Amino acid sequence: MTSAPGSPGDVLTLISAGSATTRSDLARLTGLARSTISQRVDALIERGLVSETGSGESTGGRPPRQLRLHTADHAFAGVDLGATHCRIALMDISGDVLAECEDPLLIAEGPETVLAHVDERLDGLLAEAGHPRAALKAIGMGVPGPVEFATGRPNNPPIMPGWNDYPIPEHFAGCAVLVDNDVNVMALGEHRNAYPGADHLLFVKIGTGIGCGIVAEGKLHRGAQGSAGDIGHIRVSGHEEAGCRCGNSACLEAVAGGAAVARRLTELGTPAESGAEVVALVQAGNTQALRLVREAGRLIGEVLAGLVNFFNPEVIVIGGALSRVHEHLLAGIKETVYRRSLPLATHHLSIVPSRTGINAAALGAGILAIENYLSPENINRIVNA
Amino acid sequence: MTSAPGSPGDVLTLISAGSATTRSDLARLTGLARSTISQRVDALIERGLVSETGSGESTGGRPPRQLRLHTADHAFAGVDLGATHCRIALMDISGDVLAECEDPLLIAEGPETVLAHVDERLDGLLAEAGHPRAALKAIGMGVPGPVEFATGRPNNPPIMPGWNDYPIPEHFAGCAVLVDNDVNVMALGEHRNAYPGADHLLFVKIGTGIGCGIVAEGKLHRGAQGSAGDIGHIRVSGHEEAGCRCGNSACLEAVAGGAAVARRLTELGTPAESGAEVVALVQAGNTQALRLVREAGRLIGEVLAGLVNFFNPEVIVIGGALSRVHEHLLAGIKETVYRRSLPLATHHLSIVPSRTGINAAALGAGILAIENYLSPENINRIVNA
DNA sequence: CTACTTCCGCCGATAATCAAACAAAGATCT
DNA sequence: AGATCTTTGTTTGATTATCGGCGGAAGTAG
Repeated sequence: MTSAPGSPGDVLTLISAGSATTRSDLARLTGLARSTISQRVDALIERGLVSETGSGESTGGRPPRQLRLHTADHAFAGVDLGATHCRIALMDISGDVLAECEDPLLIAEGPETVLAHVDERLDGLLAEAGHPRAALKAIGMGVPGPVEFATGRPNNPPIMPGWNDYPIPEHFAGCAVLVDNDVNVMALGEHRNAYPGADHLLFVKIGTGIGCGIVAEGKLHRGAQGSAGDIGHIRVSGHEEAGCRCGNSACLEAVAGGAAVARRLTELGTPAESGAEVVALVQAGNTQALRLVREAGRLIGEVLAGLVNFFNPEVIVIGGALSRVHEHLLAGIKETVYRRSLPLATHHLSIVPSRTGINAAALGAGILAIENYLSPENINRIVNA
Repeated sequence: MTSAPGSPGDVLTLISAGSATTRSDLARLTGLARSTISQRVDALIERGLVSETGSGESTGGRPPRQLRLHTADHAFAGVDLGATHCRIALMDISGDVLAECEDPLLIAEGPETVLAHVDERLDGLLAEAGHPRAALKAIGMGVPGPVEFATGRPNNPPIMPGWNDYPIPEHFAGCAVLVDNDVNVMALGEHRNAYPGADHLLFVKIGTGIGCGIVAEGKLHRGAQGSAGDIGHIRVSGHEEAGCRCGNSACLEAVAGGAAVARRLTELGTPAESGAEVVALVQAGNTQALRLVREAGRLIGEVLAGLVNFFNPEVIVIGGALSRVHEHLLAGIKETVYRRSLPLATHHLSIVPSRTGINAAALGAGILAIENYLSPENINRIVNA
């Protein structure tokens, strides 16, 4: 055959995606002979990548043996490094969480300190899950700043002093390390877990700052310099007075980020220090906080309306700290987007709160690691070794 | 081998892209044995897809025989339908223009009339180039409105009365027809002709309206509903008074499009009816027109600055009627983009005028047709037939 | 003119894939 | 319950694709 989509890696991809759970499925989907598929599957089983899990339902004949990813013997880590925290999820190859942990950790302490902490926690989680260190096949990591994805080096990150150009993967020997911006891994996690069928998705994180992860054709769009999605410094109209830390004025982040809302609330007589405190006030029923959050939603919506026209996504997911009061935030966002975007683009557009919640980044980072390990090229390499 | 990138279609893709011009090149690039490559190339030659064109330079031994796409026996058409014109380029398989034509033609006359006209012109061009009708393998078409690309049906196009949901491909029997938005095909043409190495490119067309074609990872991004790139209705700050035909106000198109500039110029006492007249005034040295064009550039730049932060392109190409005075337009655009976008995103960003000029759309449409024909799947189908 | 290099086609050996026969395991019919 | 049917999975010999080496072709370098 010519464009045969049937290498061992492709077979495993189909199993992994859930598109095929039996040998017959695989034969049908790939167009290869049943015997060839059996041989491929045997190779994958021998390598410990696939296992048989009993029989399925008969459809009138012999019941097929079910195939699944072999969850033992492999472990993957998703690491979420924030400005002040570190969350790690240890996952098996199918993406289920085996163990997780969360600590306060200042990223400003620099790469050596922080990564040593991560390493220690990884050992703990592996022990907890009963895996030897060698079982850890890949690590995904989300960091709060721009990263050159190909090399895993932070690229002039504003809030990660000491990390610029630091080669993070070299800190972990013997296992692949994928480093990306935190919003990107959140977008990936949300897409894979909640909207796997959507071709184009935006994940908007509204915390202290505002960022956006872009999934185009099912893959992360990182842009030419890996800085795509940095929507926090897009200009919004009518707020020329708001100065931003980036040096410009009227940036989205400077008028609708968690810090900005807290500041405006303070100016109006209700003291608030951070986005978290704003959330608490809203949850306590403070109408002024509520009004400001809704107004922030409108401003974010103004920017998103433009991006909807430009990018035409299928789903926009709202996440981050402020999304914990998403009813009010979403109301403002939707109101503006549906008013300012073109009908063709909004007709099938969903704007929804994040489903993966607080662990979005760690889970997404783990998925990044798993998908890298399960890529056809890597699997073919393993099987042929 | 396992993930063998070496089907006949892939081999042809390498030849077509200019990545390989000899059998040795192909063997090196694909990793296949020289004998296998020879066999593949023979099959392609036999099918009339590739031809040998003399010997190349020797590097110390026998000189390699050069391989090229076989330009005879195949013809492709790129059709550019505008509101009031029809341009067609007849191209060979390598993208060279064999014949072209241009007529005034009102798209509002409806699909039957317009497509009959196209068909007639196609016969004329084929005759001019000495090709039988059967040589026409595929037609690419750019139209001034949104299109459902998969089916070639216009999707509620505002300025194409009678075309909504009309199945354009069915009008041309026996040959593949690819229909897309005009800005998309312009972006494709500019990318392939002038910036083939750029991963991410935006083509901004500034005419009566304003639109944008998006190339992401070398491929057109059309969005969920095929409406991506519709940036003409993104809001710009400080122009709430400007009403737009879309029903909103302060749309980019309503303040910086060719029609808008002409209107403002008229208000200032210099009568102008269209973008073309504005261009003429600028070229004649009218300082008021010049100032307004530059101001339009600033407004466009404001929107583009946001898109640069979001999408992080490598190249932004400015085309369309108003770009004929691109010095002034570009000055305004660059000024604002470099001021309002993040340094990381602008560091390696080029903002340049279109190189393909008036024929951008027809050429891009032809490339769309050729690439569809040269897709590995299609070539494998042909070779295995 | 003679070595040396590179390119290319031929050909037997090797490896991948297939199709068909066969065995297994359950459903269905009588 | 037993025979038959249906679907799954394995085995096997045949077919096909690919490889790697050999030799001729067509140049360069000394």
